[in-house]
Amino acid sequence: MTMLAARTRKETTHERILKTAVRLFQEKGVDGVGVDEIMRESGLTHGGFYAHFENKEALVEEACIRAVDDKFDELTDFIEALDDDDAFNKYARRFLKGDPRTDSPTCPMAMLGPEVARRESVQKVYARRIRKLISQTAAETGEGRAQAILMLSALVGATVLAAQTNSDAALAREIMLSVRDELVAR
Amino acid sequence: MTMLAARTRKETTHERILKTAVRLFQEKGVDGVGVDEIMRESGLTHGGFYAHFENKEALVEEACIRAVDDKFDELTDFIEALDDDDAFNKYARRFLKGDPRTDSPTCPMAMLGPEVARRESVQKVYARRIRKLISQTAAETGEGRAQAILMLSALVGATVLAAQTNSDAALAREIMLSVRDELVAR
DNA sequence: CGCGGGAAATGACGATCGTCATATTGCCGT
DNA sequence: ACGGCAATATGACGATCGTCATTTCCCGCG
Repeated sequence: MTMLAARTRKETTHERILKTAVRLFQEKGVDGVGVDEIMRESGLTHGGFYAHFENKEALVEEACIRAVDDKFDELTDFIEALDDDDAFNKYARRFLKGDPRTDSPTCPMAMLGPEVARRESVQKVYARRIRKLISQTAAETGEGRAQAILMLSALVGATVLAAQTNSDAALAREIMLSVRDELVAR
Repeated sequence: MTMLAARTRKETTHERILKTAVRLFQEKGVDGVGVDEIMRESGLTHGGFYAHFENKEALVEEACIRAVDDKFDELTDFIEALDDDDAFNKYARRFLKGDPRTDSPTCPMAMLGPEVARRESVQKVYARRIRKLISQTAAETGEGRAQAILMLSALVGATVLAAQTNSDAALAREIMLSVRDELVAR
């Protein structure tokens, strides 16, 4: 069980670094945080990094993909637990919900958008996830595919707009609420 | 007229640097491009930069604001020239249109969103511009304010989603077209 | 209980980048 | 044409950052 235990230990640390990166990249941007800060925030020192990732770019790609997978799983788990008429309202509410602690947006499509757009290999994964989100939303709401795309676009756009108007709290809040209510009212 | 001429010349260069920065920041990200590259692309050398801006951060803030002002002016000029029933269709089409050369998105709300979100002083300007865009859209479409917010959110969100699914050209295109058509059909 | 090996820590190197002091250029009025 | 001054160029310094070679630590095994 040596090898297995070792692999488990290594994977635990790998996971810890990755989770830190997912958070910090969304907060400060990919170039706004260095390897040493990521390792320090993971309770490690900078040198050990290269035992877990080939280089920083590999971590960036893995973190972008992990972020969107987490969001997708969160929404899927959530929506499957719903079966009432108000499901989409709650879905939208969940989508727009920020980090419970910081209340900052946790939607990678919004916070990592430009970074994803500059990395073709990451784009391919995002395209698959977004395709799944579209069909899931269409199925869940009973609307057509185009309407589902509109809904997702509005949710992502509202997150982006609210994040960049955060110093005008009333406006940021109005954007979130208006989009949610208009989408539910359809 | 010495002073005036001098100021004109200096302002011309300032403007050239700023325009380069607006483009490069959207393409490569704020931290993805250095002062020297901005100056080189402006036909200058790196050292002269500090005669025009206090530091790089000052340029970043000015460029973010210029980007959103340009977009706002573009849309305002465009919408004022319209008076037919199809106005909003064209409005949405214009909003979603990329750079004629590169076909990449030119919406600063989408491409600079996270950078704006990290700078409170820039956020304040964005909040004002977005407020104006909302009332303008509401007035132009004859819809309510909440509906205008939904429309703008959807346009921004579609730009973000299309940019990050660009390697799946069919999907990116479908997102753009679906949002436009759904918004027009309302 | 010590030993081996994988994981993490240390420390350093090279490149990049923001910044600025200084030198040079080129445009203006006299 | 020339002199002065603003605008730009040159070159360098310090800090930060990604990377990696080397050393140290810690865990599970014999």
